[in-house]
Amino acid sequence: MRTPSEAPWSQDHTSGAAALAKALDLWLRLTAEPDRSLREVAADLRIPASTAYRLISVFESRGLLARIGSGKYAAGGAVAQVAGLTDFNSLVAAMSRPILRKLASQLARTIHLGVLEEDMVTYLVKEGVHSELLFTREGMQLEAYCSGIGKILLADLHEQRLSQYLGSGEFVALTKHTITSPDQIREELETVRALGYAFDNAEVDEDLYCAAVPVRDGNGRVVAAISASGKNTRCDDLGLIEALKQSAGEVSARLLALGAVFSRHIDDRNGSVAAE
Amino acid sequence: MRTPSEAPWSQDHTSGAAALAKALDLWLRLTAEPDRSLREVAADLRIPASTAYRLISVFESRGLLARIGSGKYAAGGAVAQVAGLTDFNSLVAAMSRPILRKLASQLARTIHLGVLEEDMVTYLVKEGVHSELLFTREGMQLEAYCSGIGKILLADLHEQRLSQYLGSGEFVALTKHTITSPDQIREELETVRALGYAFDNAEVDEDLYCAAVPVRDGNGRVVAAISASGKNTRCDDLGLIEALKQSAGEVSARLLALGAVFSRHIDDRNGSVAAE
DNA sequence: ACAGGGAGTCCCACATCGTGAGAACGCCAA
DNA sequence: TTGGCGTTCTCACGATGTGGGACTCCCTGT
Repeated sequence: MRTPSEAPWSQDHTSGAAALAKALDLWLRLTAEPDRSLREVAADLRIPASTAYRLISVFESRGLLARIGSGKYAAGGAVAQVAGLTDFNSLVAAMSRPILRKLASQLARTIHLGVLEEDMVTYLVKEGVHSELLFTREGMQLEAYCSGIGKILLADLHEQRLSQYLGSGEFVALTKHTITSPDQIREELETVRALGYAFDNAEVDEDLYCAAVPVRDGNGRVVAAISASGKNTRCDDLGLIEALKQSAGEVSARLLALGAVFSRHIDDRNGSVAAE
Repeated sequence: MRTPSEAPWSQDHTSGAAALAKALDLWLRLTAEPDRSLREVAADLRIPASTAYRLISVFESRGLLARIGSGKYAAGGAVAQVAGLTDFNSLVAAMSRPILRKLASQLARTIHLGVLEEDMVTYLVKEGVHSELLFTREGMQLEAYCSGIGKILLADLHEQRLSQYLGSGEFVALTKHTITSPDQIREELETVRALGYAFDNAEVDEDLYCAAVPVRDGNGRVVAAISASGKNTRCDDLGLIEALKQSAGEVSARLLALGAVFSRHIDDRNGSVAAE
């Protein structure tokens, strides 16, 4: 408390609690601008680094803030609770949306995030400038075997589960490029697994191309996938793949920080991971 | 700072920031247990009411807390930002889910919350003990004219918009009870508007009954609807309607507190409310 | 009308508590 | 090596938040 003279603290007249106000402002700005370092944000608020770190540690101890990488912070698991985000899907959607929105404008593509539910892909997030051009909708379910996101998600299923899937359905050809034979699908998935990313070259819709990469949890399991789509624009650019992977990593980090409950997805596995 | 001796403050050794920790704990418990009064929660934490109110006002000033009614508090709009809840739908879903979950177990029914999108009902929340018995899914879209939620939402459309809707489509009979004539639908909607609630007596699915009530924004406009459904169980119990209305009011209050952006829904109106 | 109680606000002397400069450590890159 | 960044710790000081209590509304029950 060495700054008695100067104290134009925004527009608060909430006297007798300046310290708390400062702490909250620090937290809000830190979570709002995840790309800036703690020192920078603290400097903006005229908070010495020493004090800032002390404050931060309290937010961390209450689960309101989490470190994701060095010098990077994000909202912690407690905010999900406060916000009422109880189920996995809405948690993923909420946490990934800002990241995907940024990615969408960066790549000038429509970005999707999807999870596997009942052998189908459920789209949780759709972000993009001209996203109305695509027929997809958040909450919509689509077949998994022909979309980029679907391939990523299927590629991480354990063998038993995959065999069941490949044996269960009839795989209709949505376009002339759709892979419909179970053997060919299996082969495609192996390629996807090896590459770490997947393409959809007009297999769902003519002149619709997309690239997809996995979002993994702390154990390396694939819990979701994100894709970049373009109409009449092939997406096999490696720079694009890298950008996707980068964002997927950010989403993973945020989910990890949130301590999200991944148990719902574990039944995809052979039971090697403890089920709920 | 008159309590020098006693200070078994949970399990924090985050020394030098006890005040902040106390403040955050107060906030967390207040948002986690919305039914308890501030004085109660504060007493639990050994915080005198006087101090508690001062702390609270800071959270309020930062938008992290909002008063909903007397002695009732809920997470404020800023948490939605921190949590990354940017769009209206996920905001509504997140904020209403805890309330609807409680309602579902209270009524022993499956509860839905839906909004109107492109003349269809989009289900944002589905909560209930035996919810797997129903064919609905979050994110699913259904025709509006035959469901309870749909009727509520349609009943609030302005005349021009409603005429357009009634004139546009063909209304297929999903069951023998489905109302399919535009004139009869209009009549039904007028009844709904007068009553303030709507029924679906096996109009979507045989032996599926439901009752629905509106969720309104600060201007009284209907922005969503919630319903209680039962298989082979009629839902015209007035106690049930009251419980629904009660929860709808809570959802409304929370949305209001969040300062949610309702502009997306305003184009349903004649322009009497300022558009974004 | 009255009492009772709970929500919410304000005041102010006191001394506890947070503050913040600075030193220090590990790491990475130039 | 130097410099910068992220992070943690210490410590003396005094500005800061504290909290008891009085007070005002606005209920609700009698």
